This record gives sequence, structure tokens and C-alpha cells, in this order.
Amino acid sequence: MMRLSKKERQANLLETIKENPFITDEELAERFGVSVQTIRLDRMELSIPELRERIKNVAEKSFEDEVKSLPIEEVIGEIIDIELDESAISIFDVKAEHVFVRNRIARGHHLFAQANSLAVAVINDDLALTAKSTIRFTRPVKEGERVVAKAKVIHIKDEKDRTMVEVQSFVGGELVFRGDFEMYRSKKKEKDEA
Amino acid sequence: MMRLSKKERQANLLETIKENPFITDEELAERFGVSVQTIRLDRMELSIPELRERIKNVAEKSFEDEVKSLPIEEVIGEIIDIELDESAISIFDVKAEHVFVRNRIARGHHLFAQANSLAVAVINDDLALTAKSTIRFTRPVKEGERVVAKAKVIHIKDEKDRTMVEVQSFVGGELVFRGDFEMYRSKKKEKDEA
DNA sequence: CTACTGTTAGTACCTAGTACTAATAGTGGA
DNA sequence: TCCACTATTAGTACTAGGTACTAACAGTAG
Repeated sequence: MMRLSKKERQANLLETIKENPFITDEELAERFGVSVQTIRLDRMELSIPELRERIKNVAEKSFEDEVKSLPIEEVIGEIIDIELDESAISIFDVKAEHVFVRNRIARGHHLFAQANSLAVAVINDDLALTAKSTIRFTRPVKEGERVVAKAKVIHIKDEKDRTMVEVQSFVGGELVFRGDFEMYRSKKKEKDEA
Repeated sequence: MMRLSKKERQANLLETIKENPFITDEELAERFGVSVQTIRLDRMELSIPELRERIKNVAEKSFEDEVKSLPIEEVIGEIIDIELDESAISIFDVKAEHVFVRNRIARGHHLFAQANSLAVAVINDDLALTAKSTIRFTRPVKEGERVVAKAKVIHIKDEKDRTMVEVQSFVGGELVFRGDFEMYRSKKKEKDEA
């Protein structure tokens, strides 16, 4: 194979490093059949940082993301008001990652996740679990819209370890989702719990 | 402040590096008021790799995750069999990030997401949306278990733009979830679509 | 008094570079 | 044909952030 021209080599270099930032100058030199110095001149001209800097950049980026993604875990959406065993409200902003690519409509399970999370959170019990649920998507939600979910504990059957939670989700006053959640709980509601 | 004992220092060192893997031995030595050599002996004893290795590990981990997390987007769970407008099967492995910390039980919305995704996928229509759904969690699913979801298109009302999909999810033959999904679709089922 | 632990100092060496100088090969134009 | 210029290569001094090793010393316990 003929050795590439400078232009071709540099274009190729950009690609190669983007694909695998963990490659050393020596490995690159071997791959392109040129000297290490040539690779270094190329990196200079293209403003590509050295291996250690590249690795550090990748690591720092992921480190930030990790910190940000942790609090998302526990509850989908942000709880802005809660009264245990009574009611709760959360908001959820629909972003690009929540919608179908084709039509920019939010996937149902995200709206469900917000409502389900809220139903779990409003129950004053460490071991609340969803047992049954009936839901209805009344209007498609689009990317960029803010969904406000309101949960109401509508009935606590004293005989059984179940609680009903009704959740209604709105976009600007318009109902987009409603769900009735029948929740398991390990203990009955009590006034004076720690 | 008194200088810490070896034990305290080493425990503290682990914490410090875990919190900020980008710290050099020199900075650590300064922070603990000991020599760089002492820090290096500590790292030896605790098997903590050097700065560059630590950074590389963070970078490599995130690089893998990035590649892996992209395809998760479209469908929750992995579709292993599908016959459009007839039936479909997907599997979903319950990992640490899907469960409640307290009891290792999978959050309901992940099981719902798997079933809902499958219901959307089985419909032979670009614009399938969930309209209504009734679900039941029949047995808690624990971390490490593999959930197999089976979707069946049970009825297509010819007059309306609706399709019913029944999804049952199993862990080792045992039913853990079932849901009936009423799906919107933009066009009726046809035999000879591209 | 001795043995042992903990700490520090110092040296040689390593990787993957930067920054710089100098030499060489090949090409195009006057 | 010679000169100028580009591209490439070689080599040196230096850097950060280490590893691996040897040696010295202080304090404590038996």
C-alpha cells in the first residue's frame, strides 16, 4: 500500500484518535508507516492533545456525568411537594432521550415511571411496592414539555396491606396521563412513626 | 491537628482517592502531612494504582458504558423473537441500577418499560402509541433475575385504530407481571406492507 | 539492649510525552 | 542546473508522575 499523503494521513489521524483515544504516538507511527516525530508534528498542526490529556478528558467527562446521573436513580422526576400518606407532586421535563425519534412523542414508560415513582414515594412505608395499576395516556406528550404529576392517596383499606394512589399528570393544565395504583405496604398507616 | 496514625491515614487515603481519583501523590503527601514515599508505601499496601492508571480506569469504564448505553434507548430489554402484528419476546436482566437499594426488588417501572416497549415494537406501525393499560405485578423480581416478556397481539378491531396487546413476563417459568395494552396505531393491519 | 515498625531520603529507571535543532529527500520553478 | 521550499526524520535536553530498590533514622515494646 502506498503511503498516504500528508492531508490524507492527518484526516485519518483525526478519525483514528477519535475512535480510540487510548492510542500512543508510537502505535500511530507504526500504523501510518511514518516516524513518531511526524505523528507529533501532525498532532501539533491539528491541535490534538497528548495521550494522557486525552484519557484525562474522557475520565473527567464521565466523572461529571456519574455524579449527575446518581440522583436520578431513586425517583423519576423531581418531587416538589410531598405529604406522606396524603399527596405529592413531581415535575418531569421531557428531553430528547425520552421521545421516539420518529415523532418526538414521549415514550409511555417514562410517564408511567414518573407516576409510579411518585406513588411509591407518597406511601409512608419503606417497603411500598406496586401491585396493580390501570393507566391511560390521554394526550401525547412532546419533547420539551414539562409534565406535572399529582398523586393523591385516596383510600387506605385498614384490613389489608394495600393502599390506593391516584395519579394525574398534566402539561400546562391539560390532562395527559392518569393512573390508579394499588400499592402493597408492609405496615398500616400510623400517626406516630419515627 | 495531630498527625493521623497509619491506620487512620490509610483509611482516609482510600476515601480521598475514591472521591477524587485525579489527585497526585505529592498533593496527598501535603494533605496528610507526610512524605511522598509514605504515601507510596500506603498505596502499595492498599493496592491502589498510580494516578495515571486510575484515570485510565475511569476513562475506559466510561468508554465501554458509552458504547453499551446507546442501544438501550429504543427498546428496554433485548428482543429475541418478533413476528409483527402477532407476537414478540424480549429478555431483560435485572441489575443493581434497576432495584430499590433497601430490598433489592426491581422497581415496577422497569418491568412496565420492558412490556410497554415490546407492545410498541410488536405493532407493525411507525406511529404506535400506548393508549391505555392495566397491569399487575404478581411477584417481586429481585436483582440478578432474568425477565422474559412475551407479547401477544390478541385482537385487532377493524373499525377503529386500536390494537390490544397482552404481555406476560416470567422469571424461570413463574409469572411476575402481566399487562394488557390498548395501542393506538395510525393505519390498519395490512398483509403486503414494505 | 535489641528487634521491629514506621517514616523519610535518595538513586536509577520508566513511559509518553514537549520543545527544540539539525539533517536529509524530493519537488517545482527561474 | 541550482535554489527554495515542504515533508520527514533523527537526536538531544527536559518534564511529570510515577516504580523499584537501598539505606538511614526515630520511637517503642519486650
